[in-house]
This record gives sequence, structure tokens and C-alpha cells, in this order.
Amino acid sequence: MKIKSIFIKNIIVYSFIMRRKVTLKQIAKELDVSISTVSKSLRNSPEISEDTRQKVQAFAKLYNYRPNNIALSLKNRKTKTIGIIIPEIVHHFFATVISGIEQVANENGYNVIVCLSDESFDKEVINMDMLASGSTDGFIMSLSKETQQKKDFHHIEEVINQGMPVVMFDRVTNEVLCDKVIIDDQLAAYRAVEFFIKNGFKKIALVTTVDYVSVGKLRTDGYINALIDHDMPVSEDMIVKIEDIENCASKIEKLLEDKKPDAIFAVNELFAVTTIKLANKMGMKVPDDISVIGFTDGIISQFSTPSISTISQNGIKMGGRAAKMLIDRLEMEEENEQYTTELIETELVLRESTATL
Amino acid sequence: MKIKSIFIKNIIVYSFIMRRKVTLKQIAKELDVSISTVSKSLRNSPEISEDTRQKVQAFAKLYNYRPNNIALSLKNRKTKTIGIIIPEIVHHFFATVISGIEQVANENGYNVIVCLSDESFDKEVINMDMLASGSTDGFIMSLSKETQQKKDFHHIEEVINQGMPVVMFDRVTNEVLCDKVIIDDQLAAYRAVEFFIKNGFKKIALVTTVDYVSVGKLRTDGYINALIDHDMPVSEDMIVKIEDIENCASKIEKLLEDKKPDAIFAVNELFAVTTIKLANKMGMKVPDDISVIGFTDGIISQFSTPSISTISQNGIKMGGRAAKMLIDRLEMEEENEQYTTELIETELVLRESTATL
DNA sequence: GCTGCTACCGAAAACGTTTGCGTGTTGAAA
DNA sequence: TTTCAACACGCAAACGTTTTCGGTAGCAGC
Repeated sequence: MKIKSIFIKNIIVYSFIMRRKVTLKQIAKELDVSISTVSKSLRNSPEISEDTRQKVQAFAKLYNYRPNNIALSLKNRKTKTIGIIIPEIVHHFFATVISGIEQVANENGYNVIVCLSDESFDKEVINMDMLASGSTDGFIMSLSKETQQKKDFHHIEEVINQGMPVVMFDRVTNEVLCDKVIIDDQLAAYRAVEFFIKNGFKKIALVTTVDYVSVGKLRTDGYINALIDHDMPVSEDMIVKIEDIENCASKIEKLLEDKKPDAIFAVNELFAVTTIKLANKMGMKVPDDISVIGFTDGIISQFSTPSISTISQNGIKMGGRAAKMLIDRLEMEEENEQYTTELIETELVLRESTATL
Repeated sequence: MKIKSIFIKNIIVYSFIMRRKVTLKQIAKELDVSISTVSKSLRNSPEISEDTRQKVQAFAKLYNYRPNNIALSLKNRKTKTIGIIIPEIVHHFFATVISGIEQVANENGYNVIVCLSDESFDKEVINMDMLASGSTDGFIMSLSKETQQKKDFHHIEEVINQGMPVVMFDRVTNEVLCDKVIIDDQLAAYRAVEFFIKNGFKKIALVTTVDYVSVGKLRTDGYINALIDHDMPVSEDMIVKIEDIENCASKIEKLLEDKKPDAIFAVNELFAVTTIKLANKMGMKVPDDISVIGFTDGIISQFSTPSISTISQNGIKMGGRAAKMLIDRLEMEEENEQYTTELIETELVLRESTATL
């Protein structure tokens, strides 16, 4: 009789009234038991009789009860969400990293909440502050350009001091003690330049970023070291450092015209494709007259004509590893002061933009 | 005297102990007042004397007190976060939309939590379920392919019934009543094809998706209507419907060889660039022998050689509008049953892949 | 000395959970 | 009849806030 009335009532509710989220309290009231009984029933506690347990479970299912995440977060003092802070999202590499993070996070029951710093220090700080006030259990981040320039990492150290683990990827700093996952930028660049050397190229130029961009600097170092190790001259004239992609054309054109390099190593896709376009405009054929290797295996490298040889960074894997490291640390019972830096292997992907002489 | 001891104590805490997050309760205890007094002091309530207010505020600042978001969410019954559910993130268009959402959300004090459906119905349902249990105040979503195919929207209707607003963008359905923001896919396609016609192209082919992809279908309709309106023949042979991008080459090659079209309209970037590459391989020059217009102004269109004429979707704007609509609805006091569908204007961006005969 | 007002502060409820512990009822054993 | 265990359930605290409602002290006015 009781059950029947419930069913009837439910049907009415189901069809006419907007079904707002149902809580333990409401179920308890309807079934005339205590909240604890309901909770325990749903968690199959042996304290509760078979009878009431079934009754409660049936009712809960009918009303599609789901425990409120917020309440659980408050009680358990963990949110099961990971905060991601990156410079931008309209960027193939970062998008792949997020994808990797999301996948591993999801497998482990975590959600991700994404904040963009837009390469701004202030936005990075504000976002971290917001998320650190209880919204997330930890962070995965890549530094904004401005932060790297200012070398101010107070905001990051603060959240770490508050006991929230942080994992940095790609754009990292060794002024902060935390887990990191990076590629060996220097080695990867070294290998690319070495490839040129071993294939007989003599005038290898570099198109890179300004030095404060950590990965740019490392790749530049790799280029220089490769030349030195193979007894080739290193000339400032063969290196173009680009601050602003919008008006870099003249500098690159000057390099192409004055130095007539036979090979170019560019530290990212954009520089690579821009260089190729300029070379074409100046009547040089890629790869016939000049070979190019870029960095980051993104959409551009794959689909431009000619397709561009590049160093693949494997963002998915990077994101996955970062997520794994963070979650491991989150679910460790005793705190571990031992931080590790993981290296993700890179790969030189050869395509149409490089000739083998 | 009192103040001094506080300062001393703080310094000790500051330098030696890990500063865990401080709560109202702890401040209250340290200052020997009640929790309510602390809360009111921090919110500048006139109930509290100037004296204690300053004392509390100084102390709070020292300890870097921040109210716990989770507790606030629980109390206010709103989380100030928006759930985004999209098919994938390694995709220029979706990334721009997220970027637009994030920006507007941030300006209004909201965070975004991103879930990926990977084009899978099940993952879409699971993600919605998770987020709907209290984690977000509302949703912005684009349907997965599988969902569009199954035409099963229970999960969406359910969250709407629970009182959570949903805004759909791009891949929408009119089987669900909610706010939507889309482009006029049909009109945009129509204009692109019309451009071909007005410039004297006679054999205009279409490379499109299978019909269950809503936007693909609309763009196909636009193509057909443009031809009909201008008294041009519509032939099935001039239309290639691609299910799987991996092995579509033969179909497109067949089209190019058998029908020798002088213009091609492709419903996305990938189809456009693939077509161009195949044409090149078969010895046809773009745009000399054949002109191409794509859809979505992404990285590929901008940087491939030749750069591809395309219809710009303006994902940033789309995301921004979606976020605005959602937030407006969230912050409305009385519920409004009036749903609107906003159209984002598109633009035909002409580049190197189209010749004007 | 009583009333009433102001200024200041604290208790408690509420948001939705989980869980340790207390308690009442039952039936059987002593 | 008493005792005791087992069983089934409820109470209350806790997570960290905000806010309503009272309460108390001091003081002025009569």
C-alpha cells in the first residue's frame, strides 16, 4: 500500500512537475525514515535491514537520486577535480596536452577545470588564486611568457605550501620545486641539427624565439651545441630571434637573402611555415633549394605544402603523464617531498620539407 | 599587546609551518571571537565595531584567508562554474569556442569545466551526469556524432528538467528546447556556391559528410539550393559524402578524374586540404585548374599552400555569445520559458585557392 | 530606578553528505 | 523473570560558509 502510493505519486511528479534534484532529506521525509538510514541504505550498509534497504534503493532509483558533488567535496575535503592553467587553448600542442590530461583524469574519476592565462602573469595569478580556494585538488600548468620573463613564482609556491600538488609541463622553471614533465628540448634540437649536418648541409640557420622563453632558449642551445660538436662555425648572423610573429618577415627575408642558408631549423611550426612561405615568395624551392625542420607536430606541419619535417612532442602522452603524476601524488597517503622530472621522448618526423642531399 | 602577539605568532607560523588553508573557525579561535563576528567583519558589516573589524581583517590578510569556494557553493546552491561538453578539443574550431566561452565566463566570475565526449554517446551521457550532480550551474555543449545519429537526447532533457540551463552550439538539434547559437550553415554554403556561380564556374562539386551530421546536412542543402536557384544541374555524381577521413582518397580521386570539376566546395578544412593535395598529386593546379572553398577558418586554411578560401565561423564570438546566453539565464530571477536561437554571422574569406575566372 | 534605544556580538540554522555511537526492540538463553 | 546479544535505526557532529535572530551591555531620558 505504501509502495503503491509512492509509485502513483512519482508518476504524477514525473509527468507534471519539474523534477528538481532530490536530496537524502527529501527521500527520508517521503519514506518516513532518518537521513542516515537513507544514506546507509544506498551505500549498502549491513546496519540496515534488507527490507528498508530495498525500499530506499527503489525510491532513490525512481527519483534518479545522485549524491551532490559539492556536499561530498566539502565533507571529504577533496573535489576530485584538477585545475589546468595554460597560456592559450587555440594552439594545437596545448590542446593535445589537455586531451591527454582529460583522458587520464576521467579514467580516475577526476574532472578538469581549465583556465587560460593568455600569456599574462596577472591572469595566471588570479586564476590560480580562484582555483586554489577549494575548487581543485591540484594543478597542472604551463607557465605564461610573462611569468617566465618576470621570474615571479610566488603564486605557485603559495599553493604548494598550502598542500596542493602542482605539476608543470613544457614551460617549466627550476626555481619551483615540484613534479615536472618535459621533453628534452635541447637534445631534440641537437638531433635535428645533427640530421642536417650528417646529410651534408653546410649553412644551417636557426629561427628561434627570444631567450626568456625557456623552451626556445633550450632549443637554441641544442642548435649551437650540435654545430660546435661537429666543428661547424656558429654565427650570430645565422640566428634570427623573433619576438613578435606579426612583423618578423623582414628579419627572415634578410637572413635568406644575405646568408643563403641551405637548411633551416625553426623552433616551432609557425616559424617553420612562415619561413617556407617567405622562401617561396623569394623564389626558393623547399626542399630543393632549402630544407626545413620545425618543432611540434601540429596541424600546420601535417597539412601544409610541402608537409613539414618536425620534431614530434607527443602532447597527449605529456598530458597523460602529468595527470598520472598529479593523481598519484593526490592519492598518496603520506606526503612525499621527492619530486621528479619526467622526460617524454621526442621523434624526428621526416616529411617533404627536407631533402637528403 | 594583543596585536603584537598575533604578529609574532604569525611570523613563526609563516616561516616554519606549512600554511594550510585557514578557515573562519580558526581565525575566530585565535582572535577569541565568534565565527559570525569574523565573517561579518570580513564582509564589512556595520554590526561590527571598527576596532574588531580592523583586527580581524588584518589577521585575515596576514594569513591570506580566502573563503572556501566549495562551502560557498553548497550554501548558495550555485557553483559559478559552467560545464562544457564537446566532441573533441584537438580541433581548431572547438578550441576557439572554448576560448570565447572562457573569456566571457571569466569576466563574469565563472569558471569552466571541460569534458570531452570523443564523439561517443555514452561518454556524453556519463559526463553530463557527473557534472549535473552539483558541479556546474549549467551547460554549453555541442552534440557528439553518435548522439546525433541516435537522436537520443534524454540526458539533456533530464538536466533541463532539473532546472539547469543548457545552451547548444554548432551541432544542435531542434528536438530539444533550449537556447542555441549557431551559424546559418545553409546560407553560408549557399553564398559560397553562389560565389562560384557568379564567377562563371560551371562544374561545381561538393565534398561533404554523411547526412546525420547536422551541419554537414545543412551545408549540403545550401549547395543544392544555390545550384537550383541559379538553374544549374544538381547531380549526385558531383557530390561525395565522406564517412571516414582516413580512407576517402579513392572517392575524391574518382570525382576529380571522372567529373573534372572546375570548382569544389568542401564542408570543412580537412576535406578542403585533402582535396587540394589529391588534386596536386593528379597534376591539377589550385587555383589554376580548379578552385576550392572550404569551411571553418582554421589553421590549415591559413597556412597551407595555397592558402584556402573559406567560410569563417568565428568560434570566439560563438563561444562568447553562448556563455552570455547561459549566464543571463542563470542570473535571471524568474525562469523564462522563452528560448532563443542566435545566429552568428559568417564571412567568406577569399584566399589563394580560388581564382576569379 | 525604570524604560528604551543603540551598538556590538554570539548562537544557530541551513546547504547535503557520511559515519561513529547511542538506543530501543526483539528474541533467546539463563 | 531477568539478562544479554543482535538487529535496526536515529542522533549529532563535521566539512566552511552566510545570515537571521536574539541577547547583553551601556547609556540617555524620564
